[in-house]
Parts: sequence; C-alpha cells; structure tokens
Amino acid sequence: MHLTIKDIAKYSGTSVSTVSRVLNNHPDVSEKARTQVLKIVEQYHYVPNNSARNLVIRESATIAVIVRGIANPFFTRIIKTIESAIYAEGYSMSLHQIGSSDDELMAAAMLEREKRLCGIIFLGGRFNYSAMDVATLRVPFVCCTYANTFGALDPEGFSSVAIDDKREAYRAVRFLIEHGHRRIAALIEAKGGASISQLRYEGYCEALADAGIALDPALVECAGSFEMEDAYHAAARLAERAHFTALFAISDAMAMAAMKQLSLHNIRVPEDCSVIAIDGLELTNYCTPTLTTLEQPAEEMALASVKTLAGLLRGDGTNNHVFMETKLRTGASVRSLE
Amino acid sequence: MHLTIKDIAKYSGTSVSTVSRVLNNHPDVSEKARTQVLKIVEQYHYVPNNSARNLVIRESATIAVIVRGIANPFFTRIIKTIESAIYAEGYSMSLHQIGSSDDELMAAAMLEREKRLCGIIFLGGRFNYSAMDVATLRVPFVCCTYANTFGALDPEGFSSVAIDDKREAYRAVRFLIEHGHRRIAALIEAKGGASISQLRYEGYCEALADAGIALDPALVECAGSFEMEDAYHAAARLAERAHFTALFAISDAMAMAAMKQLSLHNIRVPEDCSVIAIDGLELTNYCTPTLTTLEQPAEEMALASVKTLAGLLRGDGTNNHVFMETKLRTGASVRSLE
DNA sequence: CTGAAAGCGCTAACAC
DNA sequence: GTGTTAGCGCTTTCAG
Repeated sequence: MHLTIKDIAKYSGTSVSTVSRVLNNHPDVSEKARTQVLKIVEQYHYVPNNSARNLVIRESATIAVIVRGIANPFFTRIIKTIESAIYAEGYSMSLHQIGSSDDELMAAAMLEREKRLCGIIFLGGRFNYSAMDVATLRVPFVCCTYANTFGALDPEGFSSVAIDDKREAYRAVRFLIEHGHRRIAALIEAKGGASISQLRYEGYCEALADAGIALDPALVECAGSFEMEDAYHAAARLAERAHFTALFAISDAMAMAAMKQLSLHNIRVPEDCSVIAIDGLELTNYCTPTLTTLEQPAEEMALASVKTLAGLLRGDGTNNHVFMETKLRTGASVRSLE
Repeated sequence: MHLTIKDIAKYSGTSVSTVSRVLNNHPDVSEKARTQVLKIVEQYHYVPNNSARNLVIRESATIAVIVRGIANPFFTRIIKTIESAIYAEGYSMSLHQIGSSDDELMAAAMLEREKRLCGIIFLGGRFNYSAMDVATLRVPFVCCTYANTFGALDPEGFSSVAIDDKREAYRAVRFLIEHGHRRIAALIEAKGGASISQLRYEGYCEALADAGIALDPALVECAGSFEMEDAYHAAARLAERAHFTALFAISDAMAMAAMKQLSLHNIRVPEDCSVIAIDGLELTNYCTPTLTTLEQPAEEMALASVKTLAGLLRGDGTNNHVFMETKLRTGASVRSLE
C-alpha cells in the first residue's frame, strides 16, 4: 500500500538503519548516503508512519494540550501562547480537542501511551476529578483555567493555574455596588453543581451579603448553558420579571447577548442598566457599548502553565496551584448611580 | 512502564488474543473469560496503546478533519455538524488543527499513515494546491469552504464544497447598490494573492462595474489580515480619507470592528453609513446595530462534505464540486438612500 | 560509517 | 472458545 522505510532502503541501495538515521538527522551518515536517501524519499513522496515510530520510542518530549470546548474564544488566545511557550522550552505540542461529553482523562491516558507524552496541559474541563480518575496518568499535568475546586485530588499530585472565580465575581459585583447599585441582577448558567457558574454565583452572593444587600431570587436568572442564545432568552425573562439597575453576567458572551435583549426592552446600557462581566474577550471591545469586564490574564496563565510543567519535567520545580488576578477593563457599560 | 496486553493476559490467566477479543468486543469469548479480563483491566487501569493498534490494522473507518485556524468561529458550527454526520454515516472522526504556517497536506499524509484513515475533510486551507502537493494522499478528500480556485488540480481527483466567494460578494455589493448607494467602500484583507479576500474583492469590483460605478481606489482599504484589530485600524484610515454611504466588509468580524470605528468617527450605522458583510456569524445577531450579512449555510456545507466523502467511500458517488448559496440575513445595518 | 536483527504492543489468521 | 504466532513499520543496540 504505502511505501515503507524498507522500500526506501531498497531503492536507495542502503539499509533501513541508514534511512532511519537520515530521516532523524543523525550525524553518523556519509554525505553521499544522505543525499541519495533524501533523493529517493523526495522522488517517491515517502512519508514515515508515526504509529510505528511512536511504538518504538521511549519518550517523546511532547506535551499534549487537551482542550474541552475549543469553540470558547477565550481558549484560542491561551493556546497560541501555550504553543510558543512549549516550543521555547524545547518541547513540541500536540493539540487535542474533546467533545463536552467525552472524558478528558481517558483521552489523556490514551494519548500518553500512544504518543509517549512527557506532560499534559488540560484546558477547560471537569471540576471534580477523583484520585481514581487520574490513576491512569503517569506524567505530570497541569489544569489551566480551572483548579478542581470540587474534586478530591491530592494537591501535591498535580498543578493548576486559574483565576479565583468566586473572588473575581465578588470583585465585579463589588464594583457595581461601589458605583451605587443595589438592585443587581445576575445572569448565570445554573445554580449548584460543580461549575464555573456556581463559583461565580457564590461570589455574587457574597458581595451582596457583605454590602448588606438581601439576595433577591427574582434577580437571578439561569440560562441553562453558556450559549449566547440561551443567555439572550434568559435576559428577556429577567427584564420582564424584575427591575434592576445593574446586571452581572458570568461571561462576556452572555453579557453581550443580554445587552442586546435589554435594548429590545428599551432598557439602555448604561443609562438604565449597567452591565459587567468576566472574561475579557477581544470581541467585547467592539460591541456597543463597549463592555466593562474583568479580563482574565490569558497570556500569563498560559505561560505559568508551561513554566510549571517544564519545571516538573526538568526535575527542579514542584507541583503548585496559582490563582491569577483579572484586570479591570473599563468599557462604557457601567455608570455611577450618584 | 505501562501495562501491556500481555500483562493483562497473564494477570487474568488467559492469552493476549482473548484479551484482545474482549477489548474489541468480539463475539467468540466465553462470558467467564470476558468478565475476568474486564475485571483485571479495571483493576489495573489498563489503557491500550493506540499506536500499536493503528500499526497493525489495515483500515480504520476514520475520517480526519483537518482545520486551519480553529479560531475562526464560523468553523465551529461546521465542525459540529460534520462530526454528527460522520458518526451517522458509520465512521468516526479525528479532528486536527494545524497552525496557519503548517502544511495541511503533509499533516494529512502523516495522519493517513498513522491512523489508517479512509478519508479526509479539509476545513479552511490554501487555495493553490498543485498535483504534486496531493501526490502523497491516497484516500479521497474534500475541501470544505474553499475550492482551490487558484490551484492546478484535476477536478476529478477531489471534491469541494464552498460558496462562490466572488458571486456572493457581488450579491452583497449589489444589495447596497439596489438600496441607492453609489459611494461604497470595501474593507478587505489584501489585494491580489490567492485568497478569499481577493475573490470577494473581485465580486465587489464587478458589481460596481456592472452598475456603471467607477472603482475609486480611495474607497478600498486593506487590513492586512482578517483580525478585528487590523480591521479596526483600517476602518479608521478609510473614514479619515474618504466619504462613503456604505461599506462592504469581506467578513462579519471585520464588519463589526469597522462599525465600532465608524461610531467613533461620529458616523452612525446605518443612518450615515450602511454596512454589509459575508459570513453570518451567530455573534453579529447580538451587536448593535444587528449586522446585515450573507450567511454561509454552514450546516448544509458540512453535510454535503460528509455525504460526498461517504459516497466516494461506498463506491457509489463521484468527486464533485458544489457551490452553495448564502442566505441574506437582514439586520439593521443597511438603509435605503431614497 | 553501515547493516542485521531484536523488539515496541497489538491484531488476526491459524491451529487446537 | 482459546492460545500461538507472525508480522505492522520503525528505532536502536551491536557487530563489523
């Protein structure tokens, strides 16, 4: 079917070991043999079989990045930085996306064996690994953008880089309160459960509580997902049910959909209702009004993830868990209620 | 290092073939052996090595989807549909992203050997393959979203599903002309070259020509990329240099950035300037004003790609090249110049 | 510098 | 039903 290294050896009048050496840039090959092999490779469009290669090598200096939900535009920024950081550290990257219903740990375990990985970075994922779940993993791994807050893992056994979702949500809502708002609605995904939505919702509740504002259930609306369309409908329910002077959305995308819905209800942003969110998508710089948001430090998070993993691989460096801070990006969607 | 099928055979008191049969759900295994093997597999967290598996199988009923630039939000919609269509046809999907500087054909050739693919779908990619370039590919492939317009490939040798970029751009600009506009600016990526930008630019030129409107170079601005930020700056140059009553942007994202810039120049959309684009991103439903755009039929394109490939694989069906039509999505960004 | 040969972990005949 | 065994295509000692 396909040409093998054996065929190339035959056609170029050498042996498979010589061909292998040429292909892998080993020094111990005569210039003559090298040229000849390369010529045949070119001529016959030979492409080596990676499965065979992966099977025989012991370790591959490859770090896998396993992404859950690549549609998330926030991840694309992170991935870009992770990639260059991985190369800069002398490793190569293998990027894999998994569906939201797939098991990233199983995917990781299979890749570890298939590609002889030396490390793994999880980007987005479940929040509740158990020790059993990670038992198949033999290489160090770091969770980027989430910290297994709800899981039961030995913190010494892995690393994480994330924002403190609860704290940042607290800051966002606090920001609204400081601008004089007291009737603050929340647009979340769902209550309870082990998710980013729950953490950010808790931050919302705590900020209200600390300011002596009673939690009004009528001001909290669940979209059921992080999708813009669902957020759009949820915002309609909110607008029709309650009055509020400010809205905290758990994500930029949801905030954007909500703003559209508010304008349809003749609620002007920020004149009638201020809006704040968390994420800092590039995109929300371009909507009208520009969204005020707590921007996640994507680049720093990416860098920290790779640095941590590289430290682990080199032998210096230990597992650790870092929480980064967001940066307030002041848009035009929040006004003071003087 | 890792447990192998041999270890599992030993621990479960059977042979490797029995273990293999259990793992691959072959019928010829006693219930007793099956339970026993599964127990050991579970207990020792055994995970098979796919490289070894891929090496020995002849073909795998796997279709690879190779995406260039997964950041493109338009692709995520397509991928979702492609995935379910592939499963519905009885194949499994292997999704791979490649960087914009990588060679998708080399990636495809390697995957074909590594995973014993039976077919390939390219999503986004270069426009100028040559026959030499595809010489390494042995399985049928279809180009989704582009048609190798600038390439030199035998049309019988591959399939494509795309929109006719030139025609659709023509329609968009024609739409503006029918609304009374004559000073129509164009926001493109770059002039010349083998790209979607060039095709859409040609459509713009032709629509103007057909309407007897002279092409004014001052009304054409190149962003240099498809990025929002670059489009944003390009729109500023345009606004400062020329007067126009309408703007045609080659993509939704660029249009969105341009609208923001126009508003900064006190040019209201659509009162002072109408805006139209091509793509139909979900997102532009939520910006203000809602963007009028020619929506690419992502789902149909995805479906057609898989159907074509499946036909090729089954033996009925031949290579073909289909151009789909966009659907006008009327937003609020275009007004009539009565 | 070069080639022969021993596997890497798995599947699939092929015998039993 | 089950076990033995011959490779899949490649890298890598180990001799020459």
